[in-house]
Amino acid sequence: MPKERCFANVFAVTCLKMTRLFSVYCNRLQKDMSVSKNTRKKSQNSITIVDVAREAGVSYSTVSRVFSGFEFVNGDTREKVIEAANRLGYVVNLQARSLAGGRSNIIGLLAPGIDNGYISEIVSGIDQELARSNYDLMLYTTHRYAGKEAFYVKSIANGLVDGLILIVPLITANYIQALPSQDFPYVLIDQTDSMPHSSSVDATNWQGAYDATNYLISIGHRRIGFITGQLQLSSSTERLDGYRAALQHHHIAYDESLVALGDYQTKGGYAAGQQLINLPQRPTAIFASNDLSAIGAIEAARERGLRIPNDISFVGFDDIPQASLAYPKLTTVRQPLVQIGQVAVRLLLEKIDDPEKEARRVTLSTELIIRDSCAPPHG
Amino acid sequence: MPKERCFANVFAVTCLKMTRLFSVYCNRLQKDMSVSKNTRKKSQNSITIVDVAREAGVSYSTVSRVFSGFEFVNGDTREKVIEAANRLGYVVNLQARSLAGGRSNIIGLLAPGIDNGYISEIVSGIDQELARSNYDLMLYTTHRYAGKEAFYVKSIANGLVDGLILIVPLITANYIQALPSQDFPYVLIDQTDSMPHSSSVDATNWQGAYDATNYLISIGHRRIGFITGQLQLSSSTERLDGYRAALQHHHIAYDESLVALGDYQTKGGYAAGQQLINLPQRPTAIFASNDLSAIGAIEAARERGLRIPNDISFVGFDDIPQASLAYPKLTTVRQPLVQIGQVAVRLLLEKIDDPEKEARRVTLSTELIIRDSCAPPHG
DNA sequence: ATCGGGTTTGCAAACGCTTGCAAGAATTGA
DNA sequence: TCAATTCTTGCAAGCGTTTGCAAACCCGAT
Repeated sequence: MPKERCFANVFAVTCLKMTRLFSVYCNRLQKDMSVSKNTRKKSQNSITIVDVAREAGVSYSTVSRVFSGFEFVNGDTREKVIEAANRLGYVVNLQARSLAGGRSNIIGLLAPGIDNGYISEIVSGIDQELARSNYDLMLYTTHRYAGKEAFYVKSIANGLVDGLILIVPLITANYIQALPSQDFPYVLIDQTDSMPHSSSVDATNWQGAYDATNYLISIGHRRIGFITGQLQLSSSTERLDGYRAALQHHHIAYDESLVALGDYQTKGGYAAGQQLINLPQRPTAIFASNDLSAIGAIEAARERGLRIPNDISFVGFDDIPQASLAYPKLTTVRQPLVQIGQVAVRLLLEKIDDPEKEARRVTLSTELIIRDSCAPPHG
Repeated sequence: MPKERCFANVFAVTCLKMTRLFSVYCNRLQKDMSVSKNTRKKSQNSITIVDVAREAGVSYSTVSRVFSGFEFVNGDTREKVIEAANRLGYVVNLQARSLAGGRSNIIGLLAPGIDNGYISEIVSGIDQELARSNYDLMLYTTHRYAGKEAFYVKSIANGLVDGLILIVPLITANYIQALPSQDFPYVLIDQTDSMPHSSSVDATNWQGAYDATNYLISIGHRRIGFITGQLQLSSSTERLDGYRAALQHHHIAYDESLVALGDYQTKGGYAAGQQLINLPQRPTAIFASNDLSAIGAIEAARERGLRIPNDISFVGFDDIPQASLAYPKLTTVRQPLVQIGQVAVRLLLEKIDDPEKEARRVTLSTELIIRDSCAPPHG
């Protein structure tokens, strides 16, 4: 009997191996594609608290305490442990820690993508602040998960990260609802619509747009075109409102034909720019809802043979790095992007440290940066 | 004796307390900064395989098998399990999985920062390819860890990630040596110097520079300035070599004064540009080692009152998004950045699937993109 | 029916760490 | 000096998975 079983088993295993390759393709569930001589064991040589404990001559719980918190540990013991750890090159295993209930010291960032000056500036801020607090960053891009937000967020928030930062979430509610618990820490940046109990960070969009428009008016413009962002975003409508308010304040009639739909992208700005420039009575200045749109619109103007700013002026919004690299250097409304990222992290860490903490909304102020893309109309 | 010991201890403890705040900063080991009334418990309501197992009426190992591998599972059982999992909203806990020896399905990306068109394009490529393979991304920025690479990498690679991609690592060896095991999977992008047994991805730097220089010569330029990158990077010296080779090929003497040191940044490019422009015999064209430098140099030229391309021509390298947004649109050598990212991921996943796999080096080809920043010298 | 083979399933032991509990040590106050 | 405290330390029980091993099962062939 033993002998037969052996044979059986050997055969079974062989079969198993042979059919694995095939079953990989058949199986509809997400799974591990590995087949071959993959050594499943994680590197053996990894040093654990047990090793450190042995080296230091204490129990492993003591080692854990030294590394994970402020529990009482005798100074000498602590020294001994740290020394032993250094000697051995010990590094905590984050998975184990967070499995066991501790923190992972990782926060998740959910963004549409980072190939965009606006977002990468914010990410820089986040990164800086995180580094200061000994946290790491997990980057999740959303663009291709339309419709699966719930599942997506669930798997993100399921253990791995201590908190989440959402940048420009188009369908905020979908995300929020998927969070594993009522008070899972998260912060919104540039949210769609103000969620009542959410922490969030944004900038004075209305005021910024008002200032920019006001500036154009002050140097003599009366026909001022406006290029919107994606209108689902509240930043976008706020900017539009600011623009209208400034016009109204100066008793300039609001002319709907001067408002062109954009999408916060260069292409959309280009199209909107064309539309405005081709107007029978062309505007003398165009205020775009963000720098990318402005750059697109400028291109449209240039193609039409217009000189900037002599023939037509432009103002952008955001002050992404490209704004000052563009030619002519773009006059724009600066959002403190890096700072926005930093503040978001601070709010988030606050909330992680104390889940009871009330949600807060922080609005940072914008600033008009005057560069070379504006001039009074017609000489 | 006891008494002395007491004193000693009291003193030790006091010292300890007083120095804690300080030690937080000093301590090289990462630790949890939290103090307060932090409820350490993770959300209770999380669904585990055990719940799914109960719901489906099978054992938890079966559930595990359904979600993690190709072990034999009866079709019906599988269905039942999946259904139960969906009903309950089960999501695998990555920490537990990877602790238990499975994969984390996370790869780490080590980059100097992402606030830079070059890198964020590559990251986009990485992201795309990773999404396709069901992997997630952990982002580590390096700039502030000078001198601690070893510790840093160790903590990264210790369990959490299945593999690592290093972008432009200035001190590659330091990183590589810190990897937890001889064959921990990693891929280099744009490495410093070719590490013998490393997988890496790069572009035809030499050829690209040769082509660009050749192009300038072909439209009539003879005095061609060159702005270098950081010379530690092999990409940088390769480009310089390509430039020299093209000159030589056309029997143009290499003039050291026409080579200015840059650093791949706009500022450095600006300074180098000034230096070249102020030369007693000004070059009629400048080839910058990357687009950012070119943009900086263009600014320097413009400040000097030169018209581009009429008075002086410029060529860049990389073709980052800004290159086509700049004015005039920059003629440049395109690197397939997105593709570089994608290939890196593919190499990495290959290696993860089969650690025995030989390291490979992939070199993608560059392409000269002619736009508006070049013209024949002097009309 | 019964047997032998492969196929499914379940059990239990990790993985490395945190933390409640309790015992031991040191300190304090009387 | 002794009890009452306050510190320290160790033990052991998880955390949610994976996976080797072994028992149970199913099926066709005898």
